[in-house]
Parts: sequence; structure tokens; C-alpha cells
Amino acid sequence: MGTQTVKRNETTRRIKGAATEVFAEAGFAGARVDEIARRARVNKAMIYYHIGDKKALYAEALHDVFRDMSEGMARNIQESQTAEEKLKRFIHNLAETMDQHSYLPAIILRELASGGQNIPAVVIQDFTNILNTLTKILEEGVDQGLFIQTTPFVVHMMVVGAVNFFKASGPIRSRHPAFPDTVKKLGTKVSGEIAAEIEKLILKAVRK
Amino acid sequence: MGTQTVKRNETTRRIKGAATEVFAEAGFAGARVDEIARRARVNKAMIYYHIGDKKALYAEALHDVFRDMSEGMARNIQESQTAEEKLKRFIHNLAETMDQHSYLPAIILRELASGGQNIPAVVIQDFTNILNTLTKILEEGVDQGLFIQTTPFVVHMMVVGAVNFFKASGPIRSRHPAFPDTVKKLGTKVSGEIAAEIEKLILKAVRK
Amino acid sequence: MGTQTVKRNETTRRIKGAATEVFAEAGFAGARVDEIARRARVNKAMIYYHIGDKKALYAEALHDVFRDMSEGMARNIQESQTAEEKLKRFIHNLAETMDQHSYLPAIILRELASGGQNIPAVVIQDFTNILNTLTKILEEGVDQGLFIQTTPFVVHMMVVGAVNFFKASGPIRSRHPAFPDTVKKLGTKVSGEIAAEIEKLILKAVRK
Amino acid sequence: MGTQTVKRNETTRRIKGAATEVFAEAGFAGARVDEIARRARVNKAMIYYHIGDKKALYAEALHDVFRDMSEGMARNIQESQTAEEKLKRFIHNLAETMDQHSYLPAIILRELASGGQNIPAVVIQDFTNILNTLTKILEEGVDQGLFIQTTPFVVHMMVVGAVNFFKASGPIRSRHPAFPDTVKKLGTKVSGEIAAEIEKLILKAVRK
DNA sequence: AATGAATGAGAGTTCATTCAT
DNA sequence: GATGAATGAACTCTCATTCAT
Repeated sequence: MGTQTVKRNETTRRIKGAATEVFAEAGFAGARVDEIARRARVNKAMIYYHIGDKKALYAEALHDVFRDMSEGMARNIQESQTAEEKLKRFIHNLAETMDQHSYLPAIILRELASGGQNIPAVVIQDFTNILNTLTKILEEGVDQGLFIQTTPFVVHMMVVGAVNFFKASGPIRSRHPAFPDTVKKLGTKVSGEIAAEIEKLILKAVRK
Repeated sequence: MGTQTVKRNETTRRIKGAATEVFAEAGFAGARVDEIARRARVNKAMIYYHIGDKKALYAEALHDVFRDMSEGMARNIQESQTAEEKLKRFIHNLAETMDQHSYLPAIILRELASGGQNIPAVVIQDFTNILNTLTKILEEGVDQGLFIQTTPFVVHMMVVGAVNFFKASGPIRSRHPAFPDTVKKLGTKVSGEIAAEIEKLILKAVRK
Repeated sequence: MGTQTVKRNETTRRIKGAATEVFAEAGFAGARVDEIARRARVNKAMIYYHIGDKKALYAEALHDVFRDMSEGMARNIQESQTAEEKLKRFIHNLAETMDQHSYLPAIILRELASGGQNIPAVVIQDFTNILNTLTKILEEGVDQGLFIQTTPFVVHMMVVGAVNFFKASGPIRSRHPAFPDTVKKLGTKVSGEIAAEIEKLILKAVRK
Repeated sequence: MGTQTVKRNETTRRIKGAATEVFAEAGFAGARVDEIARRARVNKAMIYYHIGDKKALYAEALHDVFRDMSEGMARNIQESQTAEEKLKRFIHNLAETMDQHSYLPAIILRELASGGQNIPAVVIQDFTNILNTLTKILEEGVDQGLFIQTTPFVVHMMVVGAVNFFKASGPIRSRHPAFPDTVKKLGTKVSGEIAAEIEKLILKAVRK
């Protein structure tokens, strides 16, 4: 039975992994169940046996991914003391997450674009958790006399928007000659220099 | 013959309008040619007769949309003098464009998500034009001793990312109870207060 | 437009005809939409275009068939005077209908077997109409002092059961050597001698 | 080893029982092997191990059922003396069998409807045995000067048709409001009053 | 230009059957 | 004997595209 369970876990893991990839590349409607099965090296019927139909598969894959993200984020922030330090951590953690799971920006963008029609409630929770984390940091900063008064949600949009747009625009930037060299030189990694620049700008914007 | 041409124009206009709507709502793969024909009140075969296949239709619709956008942007910026004034204009113009053509954010997000596979080169040009506009404003500001040194592309991502994320997240925010009231009160319009907040933050970030 | 309509009618007619055949042979679950399309010499998608899904197709086919049956029955009975004459007509008309539409017994048997799960209400009406017709004949006979008191529904089951069982058992009888020659000689036609025998027995049973 | 055999018997018995149920409800094509396994509380692969594929399972189930039926019938008839008494026994025995094994009418109807494609030869034998039993009774009656000359097969169809139609139509009658109350009051049991009515009519029909 | 009908290539899903343990 | 997992061939239904009129 132990073996069975291992096998099952291994199979569902492969399925969800492949699903995440394909959904990120093609979106829900564009994704093909055949393609997911192919990449998971699994018979297509196994997807229905282990998980369910395409919608259920999408929900499962999203949930896995965003749970990881919000949990990692929360864990990371707690380690620092000052609001400024926390804000920096927030930005860098976000950037690193997106570099490590490079399919995430595409999924996020697509879900926003479709008005979140396919997002399970549980994933929305993950989003608001992240938003709340940032909001608290900013309020803390205000209380400590370090930050100016802002609309936290707008700051959130700036940070998250910048990171995701940067990541998601990578392929276009590198493929199209129309983009200037200064842009091309930036590469596709967001953690590191880009995150540092975002950090610099955001901190300058909110600091008293 | 004049009548014919008028009729033709009217028909293609209706088709492209409907296509823009449907593509914005459902994405390329999710859009149905039948649905586009229905909304355009046109026989499905007419789409193929006047415009071509689904891909061609998508390209046409995108082109119309982004040409308008970049033209409007360019026209607007030139009117102001100082770099700071121009930067404000840039932000507000972008916000207004997105409010007026509310399908744009969804399309932009989706195209980014798919690595711009369907974007015609001409549209990429429109994008880089906008980027260049902002870059020049920022350089101008530096030259005039008003702005600090920044990576213009990152500033661009912050502005464009914030505006588009704000707009695109509207439906999710208003639908889901998980979002706090302070967020819900922001509404779905980006021009006006939201744009003012973005302007405030961006200017504070880049100002010397 | 006249031509279009003719074409449409012709196509839907062929589809329903083929559907009736295939459903009669294989039942709802056993019928294949591909097979129906093949026999109707029609592209499979046309079935969905003109009529709808498999269930809708089944309902349509059944309705066509049973409406014809009950209408023909009612029309035929009215022409005769005495209860005895009407009862004879009833039996013979039933027999002839089943000979002319030889797929009917199979469909009736199958629907009974499945508890009428797929029968549209409208078809049930057709059934009760026929039952009422027979009931009235028997009551009339009692009133006129010609028939004994009976349970009309049981008489109905005997007549309808006999005719349908005879017809439906035709293929088995002629295929299997185990049936005695006296049975094989009866053939597969129910109108004619078989109906006459049923008539003889039923009349002897109910006559005073 | 004895235990093994008992276990085996128990398992195959459960499988066949479940199969009979499911085939009666849904027919061959509509029946799901998964469902049969579920109802038999048995792993699906066990069905293949113990019995064979779906067709073999169907044949086995049918055979069990009809062997019981024909054996019980034969046993019962022999006990009586006069042709009239035997004919009564025949009818009542048939009715009781159908009440006790209420899945039988559905199976019989379906097999007739499909032209007996799945009936094993051995089951056909059972059928003809029953038919021969009735035929002999009727001939005996003629020889003894009690019955008129009839076509025994037609009498057979009347009896068997009436009983099976009555039983099989039970669910439809009780479910649909279109049936008159006099019909609804008859209930779903065929042995007892309904059988008595059939007996009365058949005897009146064949008696000299 | 316009229309309704037609086509064919998939897409998602189900299911009988088999395998490995 | 028994189990959960796996397989592959259908099957229903959809959709972009084209045809005939």
C-alpha cells in the first residue's frame, strides 16, 4: 500500500506539474488535455481517474502553485524587523518566486484578463493574504513615522504589476528587434538588479 | 458603388468591434467565430469573405486597437513643456485610454502571457513607441536636473503594470468578498484618483 | 428560400428516419451517432446543427413515430358502428401499423424495459390515448349487452402484448432451429392470419 | 480448499446477481462494468478473473435466470391433471415467477427487441421448452374435447405478452399522471388478481 | 454581398479491458 | 485471489472553415 501511495502521488504530481506548464503557456481554453498527458508521460484517462475533468485539473494546479507562493511569502517576511526591511523583503521575495516559478506570471496575467472566472475561492484567499501582508507593512511604516500616507492597494499594484509585467514581457523583448539594446541588456531575470531598482523606486516613493 | 463601400466599411467595422470584445473576454483560443458573427449581426461566412480566418481577424482587431492607443498617446504628450508635466500627462493619458477602451487591459495581459505570439510587428512598434516616449521624458528630466538616474524600462513597467493590473483586477475585486472594503471603495475607474495616486508615487520616486 | 427549406426538411427527414432505425435496432445507449449520420448520408455535425444532441434526437424520432401511430388509430376506429366491429378494427389496425413500421415493436419493448426513462411526456399521451380508445370500446360493448365485464387494461395488455411479442420475436424464431416448424410457418407478418387469430380469441373471451 | 471454493462461489454469485440487476435496468450497452463491480462489492478485475468479459458475463447472468425460470415452470405444471387445470397453473406460475424475479420482464423485452443477438442457444432451448409445455396443454385440451382448435403460439404470445407487458409497464404507470386511476389502482403485482383476470379471459377464449 | 448548409479535424470524456504487485 | 493503476479505443460533441445558391 505504501508503494501504491507513492506511485499515486508520483503520478498526480507529474500530472499537476505538466498541467501547470501547459495552462501557463496556453491558458485554460488553449490548453489541450492530450498535451498535458503527453508531458506528464501519462495516459490521458489517468488524468480523469486521478483528478477529474479539465476544470478540476486547472483548479488543482492553480491551488498548488499559489498556496506555495503565499506561504513562502508569509514565512519570509516575518524574519525582519523594520517596516522598510520588510518592504524590501517583500519585493525581493516576490521577484525570486517569479524567477523560480517562471510560469506564474503568465497564469496570473491570464486569470486577471479573464476576470478570474476559473479561480477557486481558495486561491483568491492566497491573493488577499499577500495584499494584506503588504498593507500591514505600509501601515506599520506610517505608524513608525517612516512612510508617508499612501493607498496601499495602489502600491501593491505597482510592485506586483512591475514584477509580473517585467517577467511576462521577457520573451517579447528578447525576440523582437524593435526593442532598444538598453532594454535587451536587462535580461529576463527579475530578482537581482531589476528587483533592486524596483525597491529603490518604491522606497523613495513611500519614504517620508 | 459609394453605397457599397459604405456598407462594406460598416460591416467590417462591426466585425472588428465584435471581435475586439470577444477576444478581450475570452482570449484567442476561447473566442468563438460564431459568437463574433452573432454580436456583429453578420453571417459567419462574411467574416471570412471580408477579413479572413480567425488569426487574421485577431491581428486586425489588435492592430486597430493599438494604433488608436499609440496615436492618442503621442498626440497628447507633445502639448506640455517640462519633463514633470509630460510625465504626469503620460500617466493620465494612459489611465484615460484604459478607461475608455476597457477591453485593452485584458488584451494586453493576455498577449504578454502568451509571449506575444500573435502580435503583428506593427503593434510591437506601437509598444516601443510608447516606451520611447517615456524614456525620453525621463532622460529629459535628468538632463534638466529634475529627475534622478533610473532605469526607464523599470519605471515603465511600474506605470503600465500598475494601470493595467488595477483595471484588469476590477471584476475580481468587485465580485469576491475576500477583498477588504478599503479596496472595494476604490471602484474600477483608473483615471482620476487612482491615476493621481500613481502620479504622486512615481513622481516622488523619480524626483531629485 | 423555398429551396433552402426543402433542403432542410429533406435533411432532417433523413436524419430522423435513420435515427428511428438505429434506435430501434440498438436502443438509446447502444445507438451510435456516427452510425445514424452514416445511414442518413449526412455529416455528423449536421445532426447537432439541425436537431441537437443525442437525447433531443431520440425524443424527436420517437415523437414523430408515435404521433403517427395514435393519430392513424383514432382515425380508423371512428368509421365503424358496433363495439364488436370497433374491437376488430382496433386489433387489425394495430397489426397493420406494426407491419408497416416494423421498428416500432423494438422501440416499445425497449422503452418499457427501461421504465420509460427517455419517453417525452407527449408520447405517453399517445399511449394513453390508445388505451382510452380500447377502454371505451369495451365499455360500449358492456352497455350494449354484448360484452362481459372485464378489466380493460388487462385486455389491452393481451392485445398489445401479443402483437408486439409476435412481431419482436420474428427474428429469433426464424433464426433459431429450436423452434418447431408449425411456429416457423407463421412467418413474421402479424396482420392477416395472426391478427385474425388474435381477434377470434379476444372476441370469444369478451363476448357474452 | 473448501473455504476457497465457498468464497469463490460467493463471489461469482454476487457478481452474477449484480450483473442481472444492472443489465435489467440499463440493457447490455447501457450497463457499466464499473457499476456491476460496485454493486457486487468486488474489484472490477475480479469479474474478468472469475467470469470473463462483458459479453460472457451477460450470457452467464441470462443463463442463470432463464434456467431457473424454465425449471420452475416444468416442475410446477406436472402436478395437475386436466388440461384446464394445467393451463391455469401455467398462467399463475408465470405470473409468480415474474413477481419474484422482477428483473425478468425487462431482460426478456430487451432481448426480444434486439432480435435475441446475445441469447445463448441454451436459453433459446429454455424458451421453446416453455412454449412446448403450453402447446401440449392446448393439444391435450383439444383431444379431450375441452378446448377449441387454436394456434398455440398465438395463445402463448397472448399470455406471455400480457404478463410481461403488465409487469414492465409498472414503473411508467405509477410515475405518469396521464394514466387513469382505474389503471393505477391495479398496482404492480401480476400474480393474484391480474393473473386471475388473464386466466379467466384465456380460458373463456379457448374453451369449447 | 449574403445566407444556410455542409465538412472534417479534433477536443474532452468514458469505458471495457489488462497489468503489476 | 485481490487491488489500484494503467491502457487504448471509442464516443459524443464542437468549431474553424468552406460550399452552393
